[in-house]
Amino acid sequence: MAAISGGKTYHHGDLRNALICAAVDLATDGGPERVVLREAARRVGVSPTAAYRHFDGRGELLRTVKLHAQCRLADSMERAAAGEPGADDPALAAERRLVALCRGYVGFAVDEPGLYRAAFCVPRPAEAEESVVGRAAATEPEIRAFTLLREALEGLAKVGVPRPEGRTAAGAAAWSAVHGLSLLLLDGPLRRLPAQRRDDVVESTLAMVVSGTRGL
Amino acid sequence: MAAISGGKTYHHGDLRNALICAAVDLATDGGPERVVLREAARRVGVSPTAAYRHFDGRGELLRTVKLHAQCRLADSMERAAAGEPGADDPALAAERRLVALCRGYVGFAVDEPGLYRAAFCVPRPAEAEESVVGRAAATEPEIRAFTLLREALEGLAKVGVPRPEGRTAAGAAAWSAVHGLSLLLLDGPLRRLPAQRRDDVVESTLAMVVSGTRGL
DNA sequence: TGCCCGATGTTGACCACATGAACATTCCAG
DNA sequence: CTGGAATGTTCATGTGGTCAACATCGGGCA
Repeated sequence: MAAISGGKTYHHGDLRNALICAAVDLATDGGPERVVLREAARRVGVSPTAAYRHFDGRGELLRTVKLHAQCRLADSMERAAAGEPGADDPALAAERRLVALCRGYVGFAVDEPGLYRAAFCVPRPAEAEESVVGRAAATEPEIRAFTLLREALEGLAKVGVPRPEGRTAAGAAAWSAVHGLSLLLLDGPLRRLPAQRRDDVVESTLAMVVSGTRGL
Repeated sequence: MAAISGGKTYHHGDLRNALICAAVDLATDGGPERVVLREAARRVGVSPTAAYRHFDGRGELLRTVKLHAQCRLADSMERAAAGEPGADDPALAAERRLVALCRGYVGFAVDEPGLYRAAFCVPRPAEAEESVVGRAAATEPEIRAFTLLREALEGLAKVGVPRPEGRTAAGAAAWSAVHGLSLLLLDGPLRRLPAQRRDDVVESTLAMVVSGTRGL
């Protein structure tokens, strides 16, 4: 139960969640590298080591933030796609959906750079392995953002556009484009692009995606 | 003059360079976050603070490594393009060159993940501004990798493929695709892809780029 | 020739973090 | 009620970045 009373008790009551929120805040303005255990604890008003009762360490806290960020990204994509008007031509509708999803993707990256970077931050050294070494590498759940793109491309496929063999590859290609574009816009050389030109670049890239995945 | 003699003297003689090499080594296996001032100094056999005689701090050391990595990336692209056979049809030749450059790009990312990540690492907080605030933001030299892609696309344009207006945008789009692909392959969900499938994805993405930038 | 200053390194110190061990406080099930 | 499991706290250690004060070297000028 969430602590309603303001009175501080020895036991926080919902520390894990509170820490996650604080960590998400940190990531939101500052990206994954600013997700610092001590700072999160400080913000929640608790000693640094308290976090270890709920997380394996900074690594796990960060991984949690990462998951959260991935969800938010997918949400943004779905929101963008939901706002898209349908079309009589199913092929056109499918194409529009794909473009809308991509726009939602890049839009999220631009609006929430910190979270976006967190969504793709790379696990620290050696902490990459979570379970037993001998076991098959834990099959991580497919990121929803990718699922959305893939399904959109399958939607196009049903209408006969891309050939089935290349569908997954087409998804990866489309994802590559929006992901790369996002990062170039955030940290890369397209960073300082004025908003006008930025939109141009985004549109060009989306055009490349729709026309370029046609033949796959 | 490089210190030939093994005898350690109080003055190193070429510390700046030695530190850069050590830092590059660190980045090479471990990425930018492992570029640690103290460790670099340790490897060179010098006290940590000695580095401050040659660099503003870790930030500048890292920035130097970043530049180095960008050069290596461009080198890889040029090497790949150089190995490409010409073609009678100039349009075909131009297209081949573009694809070769892209292959060189992704190839470098896959072969040298640490360096590749270093080439695009984002400057730390607040250290982003190097000079006076009032001055126009220092116009960074265009990254050679991008120049190569842009020129390749201009090569295609001369042959009449993309329309001139979109040329820069086309370059950005192409770059986005290879950059995103590289990162997805390195850290992202395409990380554990078997080599076979990886090549498929690369080829699909390149196909998307060449066919998708045609209309820009 | 010899000395002095500036460039280059070194020591020591401080602060922020991650993390582990040992100890304290609660809370709840039996 | 009461004792152990949960949950926090304090203390301690190790790594890294960075600064100030001090040491050393090497070359140019009197």
